[in-house]
Amino acid sequence: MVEADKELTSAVEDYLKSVYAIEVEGGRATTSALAERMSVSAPSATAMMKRLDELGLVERAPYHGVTLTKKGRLCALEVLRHHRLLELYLADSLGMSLDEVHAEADRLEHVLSENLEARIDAALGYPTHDPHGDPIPDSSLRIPASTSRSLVDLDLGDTATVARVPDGDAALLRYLSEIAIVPGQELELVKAAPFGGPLTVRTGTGEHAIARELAATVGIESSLSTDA
Amino acid sequence: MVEADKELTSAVEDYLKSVYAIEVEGGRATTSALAERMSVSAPSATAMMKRLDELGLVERAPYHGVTLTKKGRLCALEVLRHHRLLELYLADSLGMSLDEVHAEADRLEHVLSENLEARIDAALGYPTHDPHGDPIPDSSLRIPASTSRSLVDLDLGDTATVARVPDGDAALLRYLSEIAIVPGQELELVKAAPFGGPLTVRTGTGEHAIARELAATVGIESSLSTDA
DNA sequence: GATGATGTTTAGCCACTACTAATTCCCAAT
DNA sequence: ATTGGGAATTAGTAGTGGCTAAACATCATC
Repeated sequence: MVEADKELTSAVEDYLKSVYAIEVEGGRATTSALAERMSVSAPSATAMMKRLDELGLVERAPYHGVTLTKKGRLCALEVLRHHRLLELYLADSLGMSLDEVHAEADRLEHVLSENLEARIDAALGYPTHDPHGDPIPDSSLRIPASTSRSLVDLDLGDTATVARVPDGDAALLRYLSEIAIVPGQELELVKAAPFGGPLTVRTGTGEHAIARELAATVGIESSLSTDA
Repeated sequence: MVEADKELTSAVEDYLKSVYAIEVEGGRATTSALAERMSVSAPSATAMMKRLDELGLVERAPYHGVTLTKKGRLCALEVLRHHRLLELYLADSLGMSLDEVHAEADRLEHVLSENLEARIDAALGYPTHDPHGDPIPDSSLRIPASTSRSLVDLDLGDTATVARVPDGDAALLRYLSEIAIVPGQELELVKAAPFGGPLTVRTGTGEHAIARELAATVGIESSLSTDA
């Protein structure tokens, strides 16, 4: 804690988000992985990782990628909290659709004051999950464990409730919304093609075949209580 | 219309706001006026005015200041619309106080999509004035004429309704709120010290003497109809 | 009409964030 | 143990937006 917390630029925050996301997915945050995710060239990613290292936000091993420091992880979680609170607020309070909220939140997240963050949090009743089903870090930046089961874990005939859909791809989210695969909706696995083929699910809008890789990104929880 | 509308940076938008504000106040947008208002050095202001000129946003006469082009005025009005819609939304829908909304809106205004702007506009019922009483440009960027009478135009014993308070100075707004000089409140002029001295007004919280220069920035309208 | 105060611009600099081209490193395969 | 290919880094450049110091216009005053 030698230095006071300086304001981070939007670019720094965006890179931190990417490093965090890669770590959560279990990968090592390499230059190429970062560059890919941020849609920048490899040298740009290298330069930024040097800066993050100097800022004490990551631990950098040249040629071997970076890992978040405690400080870096907290900054990433703060931005993630902003992002997910905003997504939920835009969806619930302003009626934006699932596929629109991500891009908007991506810009707003960097200019949200702590004051406004707290007001939004309160207005939403201190929510724990965003509209895609992803967990929202609380005000102490603790984050609930996310659902571990996905659509591919269902057996034929099983029913479940959608708990999470992947964020960030607007076209994909529009498609999933069309076929009623959105958090809270019930569905049933009715067919599973062999050899890694598509899964067919029955939703409120009928039966739909979706690729197995896509199904793996759809989180579910058991439809335990249909009753109150 | 040679070039497509490129995205303007936040800095460009901020300078446009300042040029607009200076023009509305009837002044010429000189380098020093801009530098003062933006809290930057004179050379920084000169450099930016060159850029705005190249972008076709202002007409620049070296050593004599700039004037907004039609395109520049529309950009300024667009940002102003964002700013004032946000101020009203933050105050009305999220309970922020009059002195807090300006700083927050100053950051959010640059990252508001047209989609979100429209949703906020609708949620507020297509308002015409922000919480400080300043007019909000409509979706075609037409702006209602603002109140022309101020507190200094009152005669002794007159009552009026506060229509506008100056935006941007949080400490001043906290003070005005304390003494109940906020848009919508009634007041009466009870004393006017000679030789440009302070005016004393009776508000909901008692009698308060305020400097004549401050009084000149408080817009009023006649309290015509106290009845329904 | 010359002059000097004031305001404006130029010159040269720095930080941030991106890029391409060229180089260097690492590791796996021979 | 060497080598080749892919990944990462360095080198050099560009645009944005800020700064100080120095040079230059403008205009009111004499």
